[in-house]
Amino acid sequence: MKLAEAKQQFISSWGAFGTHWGINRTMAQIHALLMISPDPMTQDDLMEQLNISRGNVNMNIRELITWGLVDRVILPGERREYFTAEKDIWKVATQIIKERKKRELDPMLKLLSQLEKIEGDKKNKEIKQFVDTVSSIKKLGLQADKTLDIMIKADENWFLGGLMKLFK
Amino acid sequence: MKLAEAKQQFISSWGAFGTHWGINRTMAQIHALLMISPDPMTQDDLMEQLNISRGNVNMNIRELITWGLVDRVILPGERREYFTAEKDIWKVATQIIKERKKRELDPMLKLLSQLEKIEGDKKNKEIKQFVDTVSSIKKLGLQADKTLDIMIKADENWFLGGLMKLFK
DNA sequence: AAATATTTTCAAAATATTTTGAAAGTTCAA
DNA sequence: TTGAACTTTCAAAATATTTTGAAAATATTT
Repeated sequence: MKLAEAKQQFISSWGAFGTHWGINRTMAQIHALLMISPDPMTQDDLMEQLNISRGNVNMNIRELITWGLVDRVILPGERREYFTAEKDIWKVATQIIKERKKRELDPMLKLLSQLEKIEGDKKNKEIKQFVDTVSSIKKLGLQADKTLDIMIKADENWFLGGLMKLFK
Repeated sequence: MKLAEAKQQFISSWGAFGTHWGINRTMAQIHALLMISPDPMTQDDLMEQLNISRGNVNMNIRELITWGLVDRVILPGERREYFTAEKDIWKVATQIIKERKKRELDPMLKLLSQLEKIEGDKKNKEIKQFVDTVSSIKKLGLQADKTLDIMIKADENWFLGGLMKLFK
């Protein structure tokens, strides 16, 4: 397989996968292209290589920046803005985990805590099942929260090398 | 807060969260309702309580069954089918992990392996960045794959109790 | 086997999301 | 300050996804 074809496949698949984890297709494609590009790119480069409009590039780049996955770069002597993606995949992963935790897990835990405090007779079958479900989800969520915090703090080496030894 | 209101909140939030992890809003709402219901329910119960059409219930129930999150139940002496959700939240989590791994991670790893075998001079900057990116993603993916397999095999108690002790 | 109850299917409608592109906004060099 | 280069915005258009509901299929009872 040639580079050009492989690039296309990578970009298009990363786009498809992105939709499964909270990032839209185009955002993920831009991210993919920037990750495999050794040099920073302009909005025009992205428009051309991905065949998408200027507005689309602009919106999604901005979103990628708020996710902490892409950085604005000013090249000396250049007027236009350039963009570059974090190349260290471990940092990419922890960044995504961090964002999703903030956007999804944290609010969910907050809600579950409220729902646990429901009024009524705990002997009642309906109420019991509700409280049991909510609190077991909360318990699992808190656990996940802690585990993810540890992962976020850990460095790549520890995860890739050390964790697995613990796990046999 | 009263049960009825809490139920509504739980169902609507679970629906919203579902969309973030590969399950659509209605599917997640059906799942939520079945999880907090002590007794199995019919399609008509679901239609009524969630205000959705028969076809919608049917399609999403079927999908929940293929995800292994809901079971068909035949009550003795009853003609209609009833549905019930797995109540053990650890089993729910491992089931979801298992499915997503199969649908997302496994195909991604397969693709990345192919993309690594790209033709061309590894000294070339473009090619080097591409291969580096692809193989580091693959490395992380393989690691995640192993870790998830271990989680899937482990039982709840081990995860909730034991894992955290290892992690300090 | 006919009538009835229940489930499934799927094309069309409704809804939601994404994309476009032109206009408005900004920055910077002359 | 002007104007060219570049960036941002956002309403409308295009696309994609979800939902409906009535008809077809299937299962059960009489």
